[in-house]
Parts: sequence; structure tokens; C-alpha cells
Amino acid sequence: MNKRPTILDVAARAGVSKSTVSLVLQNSKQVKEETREAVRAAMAEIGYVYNRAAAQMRSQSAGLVGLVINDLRNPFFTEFATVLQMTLAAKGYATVIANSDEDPELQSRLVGSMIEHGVSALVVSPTYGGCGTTFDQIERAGVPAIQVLRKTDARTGLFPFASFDYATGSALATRHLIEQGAKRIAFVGGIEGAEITEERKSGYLAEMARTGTDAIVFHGRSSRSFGVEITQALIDAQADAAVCFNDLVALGLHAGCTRAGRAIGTDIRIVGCDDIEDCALVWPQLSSVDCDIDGFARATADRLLAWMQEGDTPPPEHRAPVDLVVRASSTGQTP
Amino acid sequence: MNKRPTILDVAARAGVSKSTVSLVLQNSKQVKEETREAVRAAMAEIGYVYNRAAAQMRSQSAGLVGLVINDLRNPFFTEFATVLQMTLAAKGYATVIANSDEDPELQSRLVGSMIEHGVSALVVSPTYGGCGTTFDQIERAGVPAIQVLRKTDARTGLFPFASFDYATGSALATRHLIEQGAKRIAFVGGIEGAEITEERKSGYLAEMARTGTDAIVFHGRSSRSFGVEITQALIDAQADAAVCFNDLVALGLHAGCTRAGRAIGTDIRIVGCDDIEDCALVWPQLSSVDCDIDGFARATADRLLAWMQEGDTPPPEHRAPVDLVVRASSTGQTP
DNA sequence: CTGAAAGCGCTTACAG
DNA sequence: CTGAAAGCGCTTACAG
Repeated sequence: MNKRPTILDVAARAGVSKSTVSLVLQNSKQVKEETREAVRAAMAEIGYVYNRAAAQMRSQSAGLVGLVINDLRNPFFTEFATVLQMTLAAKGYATVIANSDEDPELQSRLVGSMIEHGVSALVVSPTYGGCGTTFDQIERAGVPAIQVLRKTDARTGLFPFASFDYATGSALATRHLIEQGAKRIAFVGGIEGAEITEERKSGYLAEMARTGTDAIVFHGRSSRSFGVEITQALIDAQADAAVCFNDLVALGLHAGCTRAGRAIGTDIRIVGCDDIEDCALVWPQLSSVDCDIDGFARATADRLLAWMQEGDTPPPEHRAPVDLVVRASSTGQTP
Repeated sequence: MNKRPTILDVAARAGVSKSTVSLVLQNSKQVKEETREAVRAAMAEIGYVYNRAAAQMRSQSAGLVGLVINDLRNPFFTEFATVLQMTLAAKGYATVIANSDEDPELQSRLVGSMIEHGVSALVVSPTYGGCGTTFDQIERAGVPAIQVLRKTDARTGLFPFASFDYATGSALATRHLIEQGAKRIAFVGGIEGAEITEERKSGYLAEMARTGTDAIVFHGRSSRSFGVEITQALIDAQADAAVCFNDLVALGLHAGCTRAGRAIGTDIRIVGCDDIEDCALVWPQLSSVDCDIDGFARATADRLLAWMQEGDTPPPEHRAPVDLVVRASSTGQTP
């Protein structure tokens, strides 16, 4: 294979100088339409490919955005990553995606690598604990970065935070269960002490306090398997309803109750959180707090682009609204 | 913010020449241990960050691998992407991940962008149809690329293909259902004519032919929602068992049967394919053809690294073995 | 609107 | 083991 042609080859072919070729590459309007066409034709003829490394070196911008996610296997994050990536791609940015797998040390290495690659900005859904290094690193490199869905660095002026209004979401869910006649409502899932858990729990606790009912809390992992495992404890506690930390826990509980022969929607009412696709695809269908993750991902991409390109720093804290989607798992009414 | 320090600054600080710094960066053993330490210390003191764009430009290698997936939201692909990314990260490669969303035109643009970014290799799970452009592009750029899970370009010498032995998998599933006493076994899901569908179906058809039983085939999308939708058609066809194209279809069918009041494992026996995590987390648990996607992803990463680094071209076609995991959805025996 | 020249921060032979 | 020099393929002022 020959070495790749450069702008010099294109220039020779088109009979112009290499500066002109460079300007065409940047869509500068100082170049006459005819010339532009001629250059484009020359590029096509000799199979020219743009060398971004060279451009990046000179212009200090790579057209690359870094995305580091604490758990990429979780479908909620997968959806976020996918939509963010596709939105950025439509604007000409490639996305380096990495899963930190809840490992702060790995997260820090990944971020370091992305900085070396010259990412123009970072989006981080951080691990809990040990994030200091990571954000200090980002600060030193001077790369714009936003924290999404989890806030682990308090400097939201430097690292703006965007998430959903989860407290309202769980309050809505709890109130709905009370209206359905539930008497013993449990909160299930989420690691105790994690900011997001406390936030989602706060709406539940507020409603329980308001109605003078005892709170029943089962903390744990945010996975289907935790939902399955905790089912018996809920039955033992005579819970007749559950506000779950997220849909995975709710779906696990759903499976656990089916297994235990408890009628979902009557014996036990379940509400999840995130409204992932599976909620509408299990039977009975699962009620959930709907977070418009596609819209959130697109908005995040837009905020990031405005920051990178126009220098508009996003607001320190943004909360996207949420919505309760009522289905059979909390009403017992199968459509 | 000051501009970032370069190797010249490091060299000045450490009192050596910039060549020496460069050698330290590359872990060359021509540098004395003491010198190496001094250089490292200098880098830490002044907060040096390696500039890969510059390195890439000179050395023609970016330490970047491109991954293009036809459907990144599918948990099977998500798992593949995640493990591949993590394995490559452990070897010092960053991964640019993109979802082509089954759109050949988008796929071609994404691949073009990755080539511009100077990826050292590509892993593609291609869209069906219109892949010609994409692979021609890759060929012109001379970038090593492997096709995974779907083969859309016949030039497997140029673009080695790696997948699972799906035909054996569906044959195993079908034989198992026959042994369980199923009389009317359907094949459910998968777009007719797609190579992977035909491959999975072939094992089923072979077993049906071997036992002289009529085949019942319902083609369609590979999603949960298709599984839900097709349930009634299966009931109408008096099917008592289903070999599903994948787990998503099987899980949709699972939900549909629960809704319709059909006892899974007795009235209707279901086997999925891929053995994603959810199979063990629904009730009754779902039997499935286990594809060790983690192992496959790691093996793919290794093959890719050997190709990039040693020039070892992978074999034109690789088939990873599969395994039938029997659970309650096909036996009716709840553990 | 186009051309000649400098330089981005590294790596790579080549001397010493 | 270390230093001086060239060059990777672009972009960016600066003239014309």
C-alpha cells in the first residue's frame, strides 16, 4: 500500500497551493466556488483522507469527546451513551466511550488517556468515592467536563452537574401508591449514603412523614439480581407496595414476586424508576418514573457543544423534570 | 491557563535532551534507570501530559481502535462493546465506539470519521445491506478490520469474520425440546434472508427434517416487542415450543405467554439464544443457547492486538462454540 | 482570492 | 547512553 496522499498531492492535482486546499477543508468562504469544486474533485480522484492528527496538532482541537460511564451495561446508561454519541456524531464529533465499572482507579486512568488523546470535552457519570484524583486531573488539563447523573465533585461551577429531579419522582410514586390504598410501602434498592440514593429516598420519606406512616427501607445494589434476592424480605415485612430505586431492582422484584406467587398490582404494588423499555414489555407492565433519557442526552450534547464552541458554561446544576407512568404493576388493572 | 508543557520543558527541567525524554516516554531500555527517574520526576513536577496527536503524526499510530456496532442498545452488543473496550484499555488502547443503528449510510460516515482519526484497527458488526461502500472505504485506507457476528463482505481474507457456531446452537435447542416431548416446535424471530437468521434457523430445520416434523416459522424483528406481538400467532398455530432467534424475542414471548395465561415450561416451552443476564432473572427462568460473549470479546481483542502489533492476520473465519443452558422455561421443572 | 513560510510537539535515524 | 537535526501533515498569520 502506498502512503496516503496529503494536501500537497491534492494541491498539485488541482493546480492550487496547499493553503487553498486547507481552506477548502475548513469550508472557508474565501475560496471561489469553482476552485472549491476543483479541489474536491482532486481529493476524490486521488483518494485523499483528512489527517486529523496533523490538524489537531496545529489547531489544538481533535473533534473528539470523551464519555466515561460508571456502568455501561446498565441499559439506562447504554441508552444515554448511545444517544449522546449519535447526537455528537451528527455534529462532526467522534466519541471515545469507556466503562469505569465503578472503579475510581480505572476511571482516573481512562480520563488520563482521553486527555492525552486531546478530547475537547468530557462527560462523566462518575464512580462513587475516589473521584478527587479524576476531577483534579481534568482541572489541571483545563478540559471542559460535565458531571451527569451523579455529583461527586462539589465544584459545580467548574464541573456543571446535570441530572433528573428524582426527589419529585419518588414523591409522585409514593403518593400514587398511597392513593391506590397501599398501607405498607417500602423503598427498595440503592446503596445507602450515595447521593443519588438519598435523593430518590428523600421524596419517599417526605411522603411517608406527611402521612404519618412508617418507612420501610431495604438498601442494596441497583440490579435485577438484588431485586430477586430481596423479595422474601419484603414479603416477611408484609410490605404491600414498593418504590424501587430503579427499574432493574423493580424488574427483579417483579420476577421474584411472580416466582413466590404474589399477585403484582394487588398483593404487592411496584413502581420502578427510569422507565426503561423493558417496563412496558413485562407482564404485568411495570409502573415507573419516566426520565426522558433520550431528551436528556440530546440536551447534554447541546450544552456541551455550546460550551466547547461558544464558551457558554452550562448552569452549575440542571434538573430535568420527571413524570410518573402508571401501569398495571401498581394498579392491578390489566388493560 | 498556561499552555501545556512539552517534552522540551521536561528536558530543561530534568537537564537532558528532548530525545531522552522521548525515549523515556516509550519505555526504551536504552535509558539509564537514574535518568529515567529524573525525567519522570520532572514530568510530575511540571504536570506534563503526553500529546498523542503529535506522536501519532510522527509515528502513524494513534493507540485508538474503532468499534462500529449495528445496534448498541441490544444488551448482547453492549456487553461485547464493554468487554472489548475494557480489554483494549488494559493494553493502552482507547476505543471510539459508535452505533450505526442499522443505517448503512451512517455506518459509512462513522467509519470515515474513525479513519480520519487514525484508528489502528476497526471492529465492525455491520448493518445488512449497503456495506459495500463501508468496506471499500476501509480497504482503501488500509486499516485492519474484522467483521464480527455478521458477515456482509465476502472477502474474509481481507476482513476476517468471527462469530459463534449458531447452527449447532439451534440444533441443540431443538433436539432438547424434542426430548422434552414437544410436538409442534416453532422458530421465532429474525429477519428472513439475513445470514445470521438463516444460520440459526438451519440447525432447527435440520432437526425438524431429521425427525420428520413440520417446521413452523415466524420471522420478524429481534426485539422484545416482536416477541410480545407474535405470542397470539403462536397460540393460534398450537405451537407447544419455540426456538427463538435471540433472548430478546424469547423474553418478549415469555411476557406474552404470562399475559395470555399459558404456563411456560409446560403449555409452551421456550428456548432463547445468547444467554444474556436477564435469562436467569425472569420467572420461570429462560433456557438459552449460551454464547460466551465476554470470552468472545476478549478473544477478539487479542486477535486484533496480534494483527495490529505483530501483523498476524486472523483466520478468515472463526466460530466460537456454544452451549445449551437448560432452565425451567423448557422443562417446566422449577428448582 | 491565493501563495510562501513558520511552526504545532513529537519520533526517528544518525553521530558521538 | 545522549544530543542535534529533520520531518510527520496540517493551520495560521502575513503578503500580495
